[in-house]
Amino acid sequence: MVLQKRLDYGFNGYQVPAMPRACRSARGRGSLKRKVEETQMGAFELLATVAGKLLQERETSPALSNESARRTQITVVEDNVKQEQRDEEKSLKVEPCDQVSSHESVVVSEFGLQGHDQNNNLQEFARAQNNVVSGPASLIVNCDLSEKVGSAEETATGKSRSGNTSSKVKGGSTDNVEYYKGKVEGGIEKVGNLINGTVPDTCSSDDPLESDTKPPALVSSDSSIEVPLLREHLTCGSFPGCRDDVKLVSRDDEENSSGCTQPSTTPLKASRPPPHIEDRKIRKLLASKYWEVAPKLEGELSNTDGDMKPVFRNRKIFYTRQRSLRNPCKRRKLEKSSVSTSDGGVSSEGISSTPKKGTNGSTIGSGSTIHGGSGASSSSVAGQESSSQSKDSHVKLSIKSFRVPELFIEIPETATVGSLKRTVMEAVAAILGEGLHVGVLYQGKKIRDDSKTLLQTGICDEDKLDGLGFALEPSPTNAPSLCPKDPPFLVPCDTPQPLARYPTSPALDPGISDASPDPPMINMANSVESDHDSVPSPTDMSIDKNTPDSRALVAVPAMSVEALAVVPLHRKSRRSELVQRRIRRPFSVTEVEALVQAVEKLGTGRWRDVKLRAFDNAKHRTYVDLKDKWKTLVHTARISPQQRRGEPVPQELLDRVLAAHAYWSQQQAKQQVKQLTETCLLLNTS
DNA sequence: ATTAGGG
DNA sequence: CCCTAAT
Repeated sequence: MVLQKRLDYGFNGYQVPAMPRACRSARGRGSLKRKVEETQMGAFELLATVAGKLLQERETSPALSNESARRTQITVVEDNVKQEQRDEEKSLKVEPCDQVSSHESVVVSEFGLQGHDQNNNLQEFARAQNNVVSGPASLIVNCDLSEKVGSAEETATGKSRSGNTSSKVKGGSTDNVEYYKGKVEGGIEKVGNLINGTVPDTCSSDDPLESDTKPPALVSSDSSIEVPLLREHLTCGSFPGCRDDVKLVSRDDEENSSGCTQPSTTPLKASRPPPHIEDRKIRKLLASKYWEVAPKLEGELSNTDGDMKPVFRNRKIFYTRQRSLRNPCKRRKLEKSSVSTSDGGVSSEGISSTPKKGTNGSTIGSGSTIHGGSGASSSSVAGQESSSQSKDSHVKLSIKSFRVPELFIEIPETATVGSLKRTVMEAVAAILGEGLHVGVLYQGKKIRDDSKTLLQTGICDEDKLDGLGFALEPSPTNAPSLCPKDPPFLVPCDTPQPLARYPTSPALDPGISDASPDPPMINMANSVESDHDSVPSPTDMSIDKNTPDSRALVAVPAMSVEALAVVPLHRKSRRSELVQRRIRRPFSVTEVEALVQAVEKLGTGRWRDVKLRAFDNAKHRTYVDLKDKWKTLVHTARISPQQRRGEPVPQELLDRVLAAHAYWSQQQAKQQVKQLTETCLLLNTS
């Protein structure tokens, strides 16, 4: 193709729905920041699972792309009808596509306004499992006053990266993020954010519904809830060693990433990269200001270990929001002119005061977006709830939303909407992927000393919480200069000062395109092993079916930027078109156990049945996967233990593998013989 | 859609 | 895990 005209879109910021996260008592230093950060990560991850995926995959391989695309989609909405849509008028929103996955770490689920009721169950379920309280709109931070500001960051970061965080975050996802695009030219229009239902907390007050909805259990502790594994009784017959009463563990994660159902809304195809993609270039800029402030509201959740009691009502709020349609708000657009400039990353100005609390639920926030008016404000707010007095003296903060830093993308006019979506997604993912960290602003000042406690900084003072704001800022630490990305994609130049981050993003890009949500999953997997099992099968089942919409993503481990950086430019082009390779998800011992059981009973060659019997709930395990796994198990069983890699499989299981394999191979042979014999007989006869 | 195998 | 051929 020849030159294509390119359209540049400047996004002032994406608003990310706040993700409520339950925080455990963190005693460490800096827990506050971290918590916030962690939460965000979760949200981001949703949006951009990609980043995480990238990280994980980058080692592995070149191909990628689809999955991520599937999971998260970006929808382009044109509000105004002008035929020539002006760029300015378009709005994009990020929405999750897949089902919910719950895994350890961070889970984000979307609450769709779309309203499939079925989702509710799922979400609730997920929440219960995760102990997350989530409101679509807000992020809640509960910290010990004694904690130091810095610790939070560390915690969050570490956790997310490692993927093991116990706490989980959920956020609304579907519509969660919406931003409107600003104009490209120097000025950038700000975008309103809205979150689907989330935002409008205003509505929150309705109690009745909410209360019903939420399960009490959720409320309780932060700690994770264990879900009973599902077991099926199998009747065995064939394989000698098999007992009928044997139970198989049923699977695990259904939600996972891989098999995603596509979002109802947008067809996958749309998201797929059109051929031209390569051409498009994206420039992302990070504006200094990141997040917008939003009024907070929500109740907080607390989950402190100690007290569970009061929480309930708050929760209800969350639920309500999900879909309550009441709010028309969902999509309003706001326009703001904000210029983004760069502040350096964080601008304090943005802080808005929140309506502080008030009574719990009622709140406010009608337009979360609202604040934005100011422009690129960095953060938003925190509301708080009473805090100090409680025994623990915890400060509860509800962060309504963060605004994503401005970014620019450039894409050919000939590009498809789907590619635009993907491009934006990638850009978002890139930003998110980079190591953002949370900056804390209080009373107009940026608090840089992470060692101070909230008490020392005054953050525990309820009356002044309004002055508390958080901002996402590029991590100074990582800023790889590389721009591995394909040339086409990034064009760094544009970026204003804020670039600091930029570097990272590029790194992401490569991966990003393909990268997708999966990564997170993977992470989990490791830890998850048990997780699989734990996944509530029964519940799941119902849930899954019912709620296609919601999906959760697991937090992605932070990626090492380095790694990203490493990723080469070259692949990108192809990958964008290629389908992303599924994330690698090693079989857990539990899964192996289930597989062995099923094969003992059903034999080899009936993978479909094996799948149904033992992995019906594990959507990411296809019969082909099971067949392949069996193949590898047989191989593993035959090699010396020293040569085995990965999570060790109990010898006992391997022995069973060999036994079953031998048995069924024999059976198969017999069958063949029999058939041949019969055939011959027939021939002879005739 | 499944199965079987090679890569 | 992916890809394919053959069912």
